[in-house]
Amino acid sequence: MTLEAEVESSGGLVGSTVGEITRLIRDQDLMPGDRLPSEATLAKTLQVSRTVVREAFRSLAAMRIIELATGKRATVAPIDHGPMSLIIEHGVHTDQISIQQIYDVRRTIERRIVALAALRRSDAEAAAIEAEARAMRASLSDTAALMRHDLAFHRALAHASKNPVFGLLVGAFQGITAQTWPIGWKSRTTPDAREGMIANHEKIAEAVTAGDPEAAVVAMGLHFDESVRALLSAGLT
Amino acid sequence: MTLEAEVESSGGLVGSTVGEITRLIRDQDLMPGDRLPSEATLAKTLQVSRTVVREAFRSLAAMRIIELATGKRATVAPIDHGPMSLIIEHGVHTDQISIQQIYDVRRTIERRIVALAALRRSDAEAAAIEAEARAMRASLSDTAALMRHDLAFHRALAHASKNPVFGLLVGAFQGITAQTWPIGWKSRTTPDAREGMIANHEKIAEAVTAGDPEAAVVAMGLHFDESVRALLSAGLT
DNA sequence: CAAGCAGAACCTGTATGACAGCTTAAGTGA
DNA sequence: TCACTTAAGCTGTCATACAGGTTCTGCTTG
Repeated sequence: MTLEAEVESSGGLVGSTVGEITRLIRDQDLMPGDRLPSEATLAKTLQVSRTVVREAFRSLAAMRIIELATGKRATVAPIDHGPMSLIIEHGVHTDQISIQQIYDVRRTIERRIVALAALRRSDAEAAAIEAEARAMRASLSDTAALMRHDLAFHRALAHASKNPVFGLLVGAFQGITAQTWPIGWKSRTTPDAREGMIANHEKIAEAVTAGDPEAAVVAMGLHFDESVRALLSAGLT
Repeated sequence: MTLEAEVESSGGLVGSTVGEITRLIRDQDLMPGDRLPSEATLAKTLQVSRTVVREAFRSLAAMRIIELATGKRATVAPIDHGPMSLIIEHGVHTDQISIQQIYDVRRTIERRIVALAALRRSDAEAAAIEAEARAMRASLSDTAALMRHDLAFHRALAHASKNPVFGLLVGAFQGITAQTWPIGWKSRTTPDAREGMIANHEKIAEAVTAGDPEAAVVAMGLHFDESVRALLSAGLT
């Protein structure tokens, strides 16, 4: 059975209504921002109660396939990493995924991202990446700000890769990363360790700005090696 | 604003109820299979109507964070790639993601997967991988079966990598892959091209069985190079 | 005639009540 | 003690109601 068929058949009326709505989006080639029929219209068309249509809408809204807003009609949504982030956080909190496994995947993905970024970045993107690295150094004493700039640094790289799927995945991992980042930071007890972590980011930024994918990949690899070491030394499995 | 806070605050009562329920899962350390309070109980506890609780449940069920079933209480769900698959399919159908971009990400991920699989596979897993490769050759004339075994081959590799996040991502991409696979197959018009595609899979399987990560990575890279070539020659952007 | 404004029509968010059908737990009887 | 029956609990769907936000229409005014 295909995935869609599974979703459609299971869950009864709501599930099949979800299928009908997604089919409607696809068949009519609706693009992000386009409006869907009203709940009442769909209820009449599909011969179900408004309750069922609403629950189907909620399901699609949870995956950010559509967007809901009071008074307005539902619209097709631009792709968003929010739901993926929640799914992964759930996997970690229920011990189905370990932080180390997350980092191995991130390392794999971000090494590719940084290579693409080095090849494709615009000057403005290079500047944005460097700016985040500088902001990190400037925030050495403000942990919260430091983390924010660290995350933004990686997002900026993903953006410069010009492949939105990488942006999606980086975003998907940032939810759980934000929850574990302080652990790694606390485990870097010496000024040297903390300085080195900042320096790693600067090296990555330099390589991207220089348009040197090999150097960028190496620097990103070292960055993750160091990060995993820090997390392990903090006792994370 | 954090991701969770965003989800909680937006969407009004339902959004905040989703937040309350996820907090409940986390605070009580509920594991997959554990039962949640009934809709009525939650409605009373959180001081909202059953309608709101139901819509919150639907939202969580859409992300497969919980599972719903008639008559039974909602349970915490094991992590599943279904929602991610739908999200990505939506991104492709609305022209926010191209197939080529998907393949670049898959290539990146699966080259790592195959390296891990070569290092970590059990004998049973190696046998399963080889079996799918053989099944592909046996299905040369049955396109549907051939595709099924191709997808299963890649799932088996992800499983052998012993990192569930890779399994999650491979699953997330298989929905859209299944929809575009026939395009690539049709573009392989000569028997040689089709034979070569099968042979690529066999080479990957051999390297994994031999425990040779370098050879496995190279073979997987060639497989994706060839696949992307096939898709491009079919006119896919 | 154009621009802005007011009101009507439409739409969503939430609540309540009802009932069918399924599941679980309690209790009963052998 | 165990199997069975029954009652209680739970979910799925429907209908209805209404508050409050949005959109469109048409009118008023400059």
